[in-house]
Amino acid sequence: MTSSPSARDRVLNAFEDLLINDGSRAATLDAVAATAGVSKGGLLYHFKSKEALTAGLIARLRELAEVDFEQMREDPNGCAQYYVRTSVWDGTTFDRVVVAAMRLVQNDDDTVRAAFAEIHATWYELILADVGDPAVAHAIMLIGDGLYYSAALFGLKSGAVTEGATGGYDGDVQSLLGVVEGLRSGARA
Amino acid sequence: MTSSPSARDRVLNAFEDLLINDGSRAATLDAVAATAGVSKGGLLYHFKSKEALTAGLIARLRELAEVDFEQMREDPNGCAQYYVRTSVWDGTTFDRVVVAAMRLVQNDDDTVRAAFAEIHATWYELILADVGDPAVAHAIMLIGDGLYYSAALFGLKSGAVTEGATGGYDGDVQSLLGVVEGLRSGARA
DNA sequence: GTCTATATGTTGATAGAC
DNA sequence: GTCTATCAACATATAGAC
Repeated sequence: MTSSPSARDRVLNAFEDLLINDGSRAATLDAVAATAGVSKGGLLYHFKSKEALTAGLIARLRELAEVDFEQMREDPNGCAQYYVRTSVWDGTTFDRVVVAAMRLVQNDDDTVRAAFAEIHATWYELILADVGDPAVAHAIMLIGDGLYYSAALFGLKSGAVTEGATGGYDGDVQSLLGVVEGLRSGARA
Repeated sequence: MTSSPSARDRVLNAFEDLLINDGSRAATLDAVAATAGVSKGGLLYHFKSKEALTAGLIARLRELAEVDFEQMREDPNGCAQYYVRTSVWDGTTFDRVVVAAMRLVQNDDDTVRAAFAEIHATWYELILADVGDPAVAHAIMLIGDGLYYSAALFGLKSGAVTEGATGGYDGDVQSLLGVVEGLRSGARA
């Protein structure tokens, strides 16, 4: 059995929850503490400031991104397919940090922005190595980004993370993956 | 000569500026008033509350979206090309409202989200009518969205709206438009 | 490690003078 | 129409008890 999460992890999870469901404005120290089931003082023992809390989330983001890179490299269908396929909201641990961190990009210091920029750079390298052509790699990357951002901005309504809701105008993912595969094979031909 | 903007419009412009450059957290009534060159009381005469200020921005967004739809319909290169081409940050009046409003999506009430959902629905209709195939239309739409969101999240650093900066991993737009055209002609064939 | 105060600064909004 | 107070609510952070 998996051990129950430490208080520190519970705080981080609560921070994620509030960011995803209610936005950065609602993710106050008070609210995070209450959601995590600790007092504000207790929270501030683990994270000395809100900036430190953000840093904690970014650290988790970077860790899970490394895992994602590894899975992406090993995917039998190729990095391009992997990127688009995993860009639809699935409620995975990685999905959660990414969307949570995305909510912080505008407000806080540029550390969040920098982390995303680095992660995106690696994703692009992997896709480019898969498809060969820079323009096609760029297009495929943007399709994945569009999926992610649309889901983050419109799909997840407040209250609960409704699984599978990825925005209004998206059809099935399968046919979209078909388009991506067409792009890839066209580029490699 | 164009008449100088009314105080009401100056307030709205200041609101946009702060949202684009410094994020929603920095766009306080105090900051908006100072940027617009009026007092807080003066601001609150034109917009009775911050909610009303947001509503004012959304109204402007909807107006300019209608203009955009018209230009999109009339574009000789087709709606798909138009959508992707105009999705790169250019500092136009429309670019500004879109990015500014995007910053408000998470925090405030769902009116912003609803406005974006409606506008996106119309864009999708126009692109679908252009390219024929739903999956391809979806893919092209996502490419444009990816461009817009990436620019909004990473490209525009705080301090000033650096023109042409649309994120790290994007090559030239021209080759991207080539990929889009390939998708379109492939779908219509 | 976790809690209860408490201090300090911001933010949105009101009242009323000019 | 625009301004200057002024207020209540809230957010971050500290101090110190348990």
